[in-house]
Parts: sequence; structure tokens; C-alpha cells
Amino acid sequence: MSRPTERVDVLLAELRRRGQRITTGRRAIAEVLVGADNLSAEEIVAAVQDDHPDLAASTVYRTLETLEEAGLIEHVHLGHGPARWQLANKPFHHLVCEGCGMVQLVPRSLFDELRARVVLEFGFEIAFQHFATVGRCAHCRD
Amino acid sequence: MSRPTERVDVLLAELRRRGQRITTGRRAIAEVLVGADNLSAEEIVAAVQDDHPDLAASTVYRTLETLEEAGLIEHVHLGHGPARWQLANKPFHHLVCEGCGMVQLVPRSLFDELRARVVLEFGFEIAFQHFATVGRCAHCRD
DNA sequence: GGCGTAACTGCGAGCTGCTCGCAACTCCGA
DNA sequence: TCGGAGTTGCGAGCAGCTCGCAGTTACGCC
Repeated sequence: MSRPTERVDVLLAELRRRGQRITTGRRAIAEVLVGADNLSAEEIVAAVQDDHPDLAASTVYRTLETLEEAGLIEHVHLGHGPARWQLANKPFHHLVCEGCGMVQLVPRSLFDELRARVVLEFGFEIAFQHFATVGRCAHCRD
Repeated sequence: MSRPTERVDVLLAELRRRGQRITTGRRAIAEVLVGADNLSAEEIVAAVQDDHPDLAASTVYRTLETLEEAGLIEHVHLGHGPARWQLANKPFHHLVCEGCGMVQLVPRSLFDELRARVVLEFGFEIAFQHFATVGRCAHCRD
């Protein structure tokens, strides 16, 4: 994994490559996303406003959308409640317990077999990363 | 599959058994749920108000919650947008295309192998029915 | 460095999809 | 028929965004 500032620069460079502009707000948002994982928009707003108190929440929402369109980040729904944001193409998937709310990371490859089977039988390509898989953890099953 | 009115009576009888009351509003909502599949709360409100124009939307939301707590119906999230409601324990799962919005029903048993594996390896029991599985259909993959 | 302009931002209103408090009403066992 | 707990309508409120608009800013070009 490369150094944080390097990863921020890669994100912003890709925006630039797409004819978009690099602003201090966007840099701050990219830094937050690189520095922490799986944040809600509200948490990102709070983190960014520590250093840039004038940055509007709507700007954060718009920047997240822009970064997602560029394929640089993605959002995942862990259940009811706000979407959560992370860098794109993480090799993990979320299991969320409906009982206690615990989130467990499992390798995405776990789903390869099922994905292959569904493509074969139904022509449908599953994108597991957009919604978490909910259920009950070992502890809550008792 | 039993006759519609019979199914409505079974739903309402279970409510009664739990010390709750059967009202014309609840009967109307149960009839809509038995008669159509996979409706949003707003669609249920509209359908019920055809015959009972004074029935409030908040009553529909509360009744859906009550029926779900009784294990008689369940809601599923097909993506962004409102939850959708159906009778509980349908043997189907939803595949939703992110491209065109198409919803395809597949047997729940398709997921049995993965479920068994995740229980074994992580002690986690997946409940696939609460969130649809999103991805891209054969048509949109081209 | 200065300029022009398209991209971006802050502000605040608005929207969807519920959720809740409260007073009025109604179902149903006795 | 009656009492009271369960249910309802109404409307305000809330989370989590989304959008329109006017003002500001980045950056390619000179």
C-alpha cells in the first residue's frame, strides 16, 4: 500500500485527467477518505470541517458523487441508515449482524463461486459490494 | 396456495391471537398484500385508499410494522428508494439490475451452498431476504 | 502576471420516506 | 351495553440527502 499523500495525489490526478478541478475542499475530502475507512457522509463532513470549517455539507455530497463517478470511491449500504464511503475496489465484503450491528469483513473471493453460477444460469452479474450482506453473527444466533 | 380471502383471514387471525385488533383498515391492507406482490408503502396506501379514502398513510406504515413484527410479512430493499413489502417466507430472492432496474426472481435455494459455507467458516448466518442482490442483467452487461 | 470562462462552492429551500405525539375513536370481552 | 386498551387521523418532525442559484475560483491561454 502506497503512502497516504501519494494515494491522495493519485485520486486527484485522476479527477484532473477527467477535466475536473482540484480544490482545497476536494483535497481535504480525499485525505479523509484515504485516512479512514467506511465513513458516513456526515462523518466525512465533520472530519473535513475540523480543518475547513466553511466547507459546506452539500459540497461533500457532490464531491463524493464526483469521486464515485470517476470510479475512485464507492458507497455501501450496511443496513438502514446512511450510506458509507470507502476507496473503490477493496477486496473485502461486509457481513452485518442484524442483532448487534457488528460488521465483519470477509474476502470478496468468498462469493466467486456463487457469482459464476448466477452468471451461467441467469446471465446476471452480481455486484456484491453495493449492499452489505445482513444476517446474524455467531454470538446473536444463540 | 389457498384462496385469497382465506389467506387474509389467516393473517388477521394471527394478529387476533397476539391480542391485537382487527379493523377494516387492517383487513384492507392485508387484502392488498395478499392480492399483489412486492409493493412499496406508497403503493399500498394508494391501493387501500381506492376503497377507504380516509385511511391515513401513517396507519399503513404502522400496520406494516405490526404485521412484520408478527412475522407475517417482510420488507426488502431493492436498491435506493422505498422498501417493498410482501408476504413472509416467499421462496424467492430478488436480483436487481443497476442498469435498467429489472427485477428477476431466483429461488432462495441458490444461496444455500454459500450460506452453509459462511456459517461454517465465520459462524455467520446470512439472511439474504432483507436486501436484494444488485448487479447487471445479461442485457445491460453488453 | 492578467484574463476569460467553465467548474466549483455556499447557502438554504425542498424532497423522499418514513416516524411520532396526541387527542379522538372503536373494537371486543365481560 | 359498557369500559378501557388498542387503533386511528392529523400534522409536525426527522434523517439523509438533492438541487437551484448567485458568487467565487482554478487553470489554460496569452
